Amino acid sequence: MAKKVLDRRVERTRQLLQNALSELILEKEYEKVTVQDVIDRANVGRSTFYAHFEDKEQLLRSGFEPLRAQFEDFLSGAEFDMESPWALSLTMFQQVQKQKGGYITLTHIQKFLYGYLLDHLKSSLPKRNKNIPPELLAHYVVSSFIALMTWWIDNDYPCSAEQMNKYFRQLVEPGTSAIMHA
Amino acid sequence: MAKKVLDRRVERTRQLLQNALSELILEKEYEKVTVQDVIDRANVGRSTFYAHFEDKEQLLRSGFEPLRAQFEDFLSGAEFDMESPWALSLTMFQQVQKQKGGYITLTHIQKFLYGYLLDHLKSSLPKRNKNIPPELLAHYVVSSFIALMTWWIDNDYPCSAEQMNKYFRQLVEPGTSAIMHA
DNA sequence: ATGTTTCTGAACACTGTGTTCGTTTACTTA
DNA sequence: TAAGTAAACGAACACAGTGTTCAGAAACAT
Repeated sequence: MAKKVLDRRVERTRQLLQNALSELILEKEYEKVTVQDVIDRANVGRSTFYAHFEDKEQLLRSGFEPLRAQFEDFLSGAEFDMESPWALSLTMFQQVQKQKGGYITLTHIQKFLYGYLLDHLKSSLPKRNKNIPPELLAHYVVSSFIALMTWWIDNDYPCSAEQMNKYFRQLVEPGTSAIMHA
Repeated sequence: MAKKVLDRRVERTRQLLQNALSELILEKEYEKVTVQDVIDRANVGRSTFYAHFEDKEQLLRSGFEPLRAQFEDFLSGAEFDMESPWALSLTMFQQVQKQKGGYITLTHIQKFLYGYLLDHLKSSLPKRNKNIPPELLAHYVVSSFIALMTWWIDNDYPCSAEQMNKYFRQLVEPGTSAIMHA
């Protein structure tokens, strides 16, 4: 069994680094943020950074953890039916909105959410369909969802999570249900 | 008037560099391809590279030029009607398929096509709509298109351009027309 | 054949990465 | 609260990649 309580310093350092990265991502694109930038902003020694994370990417990934946990929670507490894709998307919109101002950024979502959603959707879709390849359908649905999420965050949450979910469903459901049962 | 005929050496060098980059992109992700990799593959001196292009990004952009020209051609020779989004997408699928094995890669499309398509679509869409923000609609349509294009190329063109366009239309049209005239 | 343009290749300064290690600081718990 | 442990610090280092410069060689147009 793993040690549950971390040293305060560890907690503190990791949070400083995550916050620093998230701040910097809002100021310039992720690719242009250097490890040097992050440790300067966080006021943390260079060697300390590398004691906690292999690289910038892993630091970013660690910040995605809370949202990933929410995602897993949702999945474990629900069986699949026709409504569940829209319930899942609503949950995602709401979780993102709830932590607005927290350290989850668009970069986190764009880099890590796709994989989780795709895996889930592929496994809950019929394996074969004469009208469209199921992997294409799954890819389309997830990409559309992330496209809407991207617009929403890029434009600084111009409407509610519920409204966004409505848009998502109105745009995507007609085409997908039509092509699946054509 | 600009000089029309370029020195053979210039033509040769630029093409070597474009081809080298496109080859390398197929072997590893664009971000991990270095200028060093490119000039080694192209057998071109370091200073020659920088005599032609400011950086890797500009070399990539130069490779997108032919597709961009096709795009502009299409636009100049057509007025807008209800069919034109699907005609445009069909043209794009066909152009990409035609140059399969050429030097336009998925990276080119993902990095440069979005902007062009979005500008075009936004200007040919009603400015106001009570059901959905027009910019969201445009963003969704373009993102979906690029999502399908991405799947198509990633999976090495598993079906025809015409078939892809059919999928695109079947998936996207029902939702968009429904939400616009609801 | 000549004058011009381009390519070459080596050198250089610079920025960023990731590691190492001896020292200092802060935390835990007995 | 003192002692022992764990973490943070920071300076140094090797390395990889960027972008520039310039003198000389090669290829080009006419």
